[in-house]
Amino acid sequence: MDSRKDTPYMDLFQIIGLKLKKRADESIKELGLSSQQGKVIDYIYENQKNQIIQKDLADRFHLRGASITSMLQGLEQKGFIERKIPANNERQKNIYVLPKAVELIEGFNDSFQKVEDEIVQALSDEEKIILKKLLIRINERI
Amino acid sequence: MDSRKDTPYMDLFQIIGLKLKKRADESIKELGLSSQQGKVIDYIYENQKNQIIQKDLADRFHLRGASITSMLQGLEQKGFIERKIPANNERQKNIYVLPKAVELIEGFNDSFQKVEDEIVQALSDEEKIILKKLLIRINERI
DNA sequence: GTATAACTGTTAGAATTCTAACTGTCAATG
DNA sequence: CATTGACAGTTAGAATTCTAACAGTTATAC
Repeated sequence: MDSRKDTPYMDLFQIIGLKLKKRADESIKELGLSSQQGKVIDYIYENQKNQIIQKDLADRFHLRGASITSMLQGLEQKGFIERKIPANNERQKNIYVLPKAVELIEGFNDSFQKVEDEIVQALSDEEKIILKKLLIRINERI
Repeated sequence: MDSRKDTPYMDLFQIIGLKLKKRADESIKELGLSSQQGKVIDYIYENQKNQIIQKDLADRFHLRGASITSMLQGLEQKGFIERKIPANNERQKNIYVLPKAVELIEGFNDSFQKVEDEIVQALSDEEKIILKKLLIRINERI
């Protein structure tokens, strides 16, 4: 009857996203990192051979350039990463993980995997496939 | 082959949630409110007859008590809501929306509805039903 | 070739949320 | 009823992200 104020999909995505973030943060808190920092370190590790720059991280994580600057300054100060200006383009900075970060990656990926497993725990194999397809389609369209 | 670092569901929920938040924020920016503030005002409006208190908002929106205090102080200063200590329990504060906020509710609910429609635009009726069922189940289990 | 535009990253300052410690009030237990 | 614990809300200070303005570098267009 009141079609005017019903946004169940938006609300569910918002709440599930928030809960997942809190769970992931909790699961790697002992390492002194946030889940976002862990995700970023892992992404750098997996892609550093392709000469990734800060803009790539901003695109992948849907953050502003200024936020990436701030996050990487923190990670650099703590000795997890380093940034080098490449010879062919002085505007850019290539990002690399340092050994101190590499040591942690396997650990927090295990933690993230546990959170991931919790999400789909209540779903059948068929439902998992359907859900992933729908999520991918929604993500492409918005 | 590398089962160790694959968290597509967590990543998709995170990214979709972030995109939705940005779209909703954008859609009501002209009113000088964030989407979170709009959602909270709407929730207060729909529930104020039931004597809701700050703790109810913290539970509904998965925020800490301190965050609710901060948000409501802002909304009160701007004249959108008022808080009254009920006679029967001086620990609590009942929350009510003021006319200045009521005027805006219909407008931002329309905006939120547009974002909602975008989410499911690419889905068939059957897919919408399936998605909602899966999201509700996931939300209940995590 | 030079002027202009686009690109990449940084800074300053605001907004939002968090944790931890705290105040005051109510409930439960002896 | 007095103590003790639970509850509701607040404060202070930290963390993260944002916008807007900016600097320097590279690409484009006359």
